Amino acid sequence: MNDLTSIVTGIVEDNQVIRTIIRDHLDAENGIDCPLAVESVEDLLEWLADHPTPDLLLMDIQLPGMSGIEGIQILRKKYPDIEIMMLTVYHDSHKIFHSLQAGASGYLLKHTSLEELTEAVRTLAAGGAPMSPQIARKVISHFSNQPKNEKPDSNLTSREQDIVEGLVDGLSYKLIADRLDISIDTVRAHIRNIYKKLHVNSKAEVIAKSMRGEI
Amino acid sequence: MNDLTSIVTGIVEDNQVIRTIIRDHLDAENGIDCPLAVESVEDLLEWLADHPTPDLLLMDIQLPGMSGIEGIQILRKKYPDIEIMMLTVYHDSHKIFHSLQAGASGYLLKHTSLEELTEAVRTLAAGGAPMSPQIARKVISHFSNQPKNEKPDSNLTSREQDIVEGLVDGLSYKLIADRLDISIDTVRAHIRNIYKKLHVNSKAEVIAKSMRGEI
DNA sequence: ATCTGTATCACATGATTATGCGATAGATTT
DNA sequence: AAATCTATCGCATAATCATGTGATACAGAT
Repeated sequence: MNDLTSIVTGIVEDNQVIRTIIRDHLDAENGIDCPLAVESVEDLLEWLADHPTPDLLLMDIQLPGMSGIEGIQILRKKYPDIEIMMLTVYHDSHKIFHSLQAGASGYLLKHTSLEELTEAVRTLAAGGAPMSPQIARKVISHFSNQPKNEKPDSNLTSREQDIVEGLVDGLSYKLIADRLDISIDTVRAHIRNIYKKLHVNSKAEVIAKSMRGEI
Repeated sequence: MNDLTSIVTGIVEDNQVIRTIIRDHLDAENGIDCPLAVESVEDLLEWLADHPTPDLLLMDIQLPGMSGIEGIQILRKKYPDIEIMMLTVYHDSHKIFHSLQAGASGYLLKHTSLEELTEAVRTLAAGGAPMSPQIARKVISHFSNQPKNEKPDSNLTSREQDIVEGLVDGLSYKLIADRLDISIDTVRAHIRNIYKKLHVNSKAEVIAKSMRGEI
């Protein structure tokens, strides 16, 4: 974020009316600036070349010239810090899936109200992923079909695996204790047992083993 | 849905206080019934055996006996029409993914307000997938295999990479110093720089990052 | 009925790690 | 020539970790 008070956004949308309405609305909003409103990815790249990089972009999929999805891929490489939110009429799984895979962090439908849009901008800036529940449902359903990765039988109990997860997430004993709502001494006790079972004697080894899929 | 006016829900949660609060709140809500509130998957299955099937279930992950995730898998087979929403303290990716893969359609954190919970129940009953934006973000980032195919772009010097190798091998500072034939204080100095460059502050995070291919 | 494993907690101590504030010296860039 | 980056080293201190030696409680297995 460019400063502590303003989220700098941009919009890429070929419909001039929609573009202007959204831009004006965001610009009027407290803590949101929208200095960028263009009708194509090409224009966007030109603009980015000699302006400060915005925090996030609203982008249509269907655009004159390069498509929004192609645009995402280019942006991810050249400006990896820009958050991208799709704002489109398409609600089919393929478009959603490709957008997210390309690197979009949010997906809204155009019938979203301006208030919800503002909310989504703030959510995205805060590290969330704005999505309507219907979109979320489609995303999730893709998930459940995915092949499940088999786990090589670990002799670890499920509680011990909770601990290992905490370690892999880089947490201290204290934070693991907080997460699991147990005392730090209990965490120690579990870790001692884990070390015995895995024949290691440091967090580092457990993490490495775990990430190699050996747990 | 059992009739046109009421969403029939159930809750599986081992903490009696939380269970009762949520159950009472939902039950008091217009258009929502919550006749089912048990503390384990085992009790749930027993209840389901001689009661009408509810529309949706709120379920904890950490439960006495069978875990919530195991519970989902069983429910999906025996009662495929029940929508399942996880309600848990865990916000780590593993738990989220396993839940969704097992067949949950929503994932909320326990700090969610009762109002939001009610809203989520309605959303789920309407075919949506309730998820907090932070959870959504994790789901989405799992989707995007963007960071994989790109160059890791390690800003680390080759000496710093030597150090990282040592860390990944589970070595202590002392052993890394021995291996590289430098003093332990030099190891410290390098590690300090590595932490700055990677924006982390523990061995554990460096190892995890490295093994994820992000270095 | 006893044993074994799991999960929980406590106290203690030495080892290791994280971090701050230095410093020197060569190589590269500007 | 000055500035920057890299690699090296030192000292100090607080936090975290590894480990030992306990204990209680419950559940399942023998």
